[in-house]
Amino acid sequence: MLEGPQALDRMFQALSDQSRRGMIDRLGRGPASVTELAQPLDMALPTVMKHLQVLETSGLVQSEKAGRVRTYHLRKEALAVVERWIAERKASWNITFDRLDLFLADTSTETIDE
Amino acid sequence: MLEGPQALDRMFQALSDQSRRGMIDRLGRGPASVTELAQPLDMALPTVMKHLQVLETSGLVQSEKAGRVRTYHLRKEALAVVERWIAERKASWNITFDRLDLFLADTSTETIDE
DNA sequence: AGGATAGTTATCCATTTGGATAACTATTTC
DNA sequence: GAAATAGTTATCCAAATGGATAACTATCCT
Repeated sequence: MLEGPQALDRMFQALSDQSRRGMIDRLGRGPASVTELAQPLDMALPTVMKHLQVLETSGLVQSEKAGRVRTYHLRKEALAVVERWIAERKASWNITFDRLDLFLADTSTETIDE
Repeated sequence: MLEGPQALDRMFQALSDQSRRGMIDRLGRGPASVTELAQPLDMALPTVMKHLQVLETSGLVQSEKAGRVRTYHLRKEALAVVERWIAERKASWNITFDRLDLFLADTSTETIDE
């Protein structure tokens, strides 16, 4: 997985796009072809493919080609890298998961005007 | 916080840079001025400021200016947005936190050559 | 007041990113 | 074998990103 800072860079980068997160959610319900992944996305196919390449490079997703169909599936474990990063920070700051959730409930209505 | 997809976009984007994650770690140990944040970073000041703007726009960080010093501090709760996103996915996929950690332990030595 | 300190603004620049089209290759399918 | 299907490659383009320098403003400090 090429651990190290760049792995996190690419992982967070991959997650920073709504369309890509959408693809992740779709793949969470099972493997899918390029066309299937593209279908809800109002985007040209080559554009979809670029997103898929970003996801695959990050390690979040993997694909194999059979005949003319390339099938993508999620590498669910990959998200653990991010989870671990967050867990480490939360541990070193002194926030418990529970307190964090409580705080979140209180502040979830805050707004940054933009 | 301008919830919605774009909030996550900006959050993940903010986290996708090593220098910015370094600033977050520094701020985890307490508030700091622009110069203090810049000091370990081998980067021109204006560049550091851009990173800080990205962090502040994402909501991960906040700053106030007193005299000529602008002091940044972490908004630790902000990371909960990301945590929640991950937690939701893990819940809908059927991975338990424990299994995920175990899997991670097994696969942490994998490498993508690059 | 004058110098040092802390940050800010304005540009500039190369690279990356997210999008598109056009044209092409490989498989099925009829 | 011809047409439809699935994906790929090659370009192109505008905007965003990550970096720099130069020049400036606003506070301290003596």
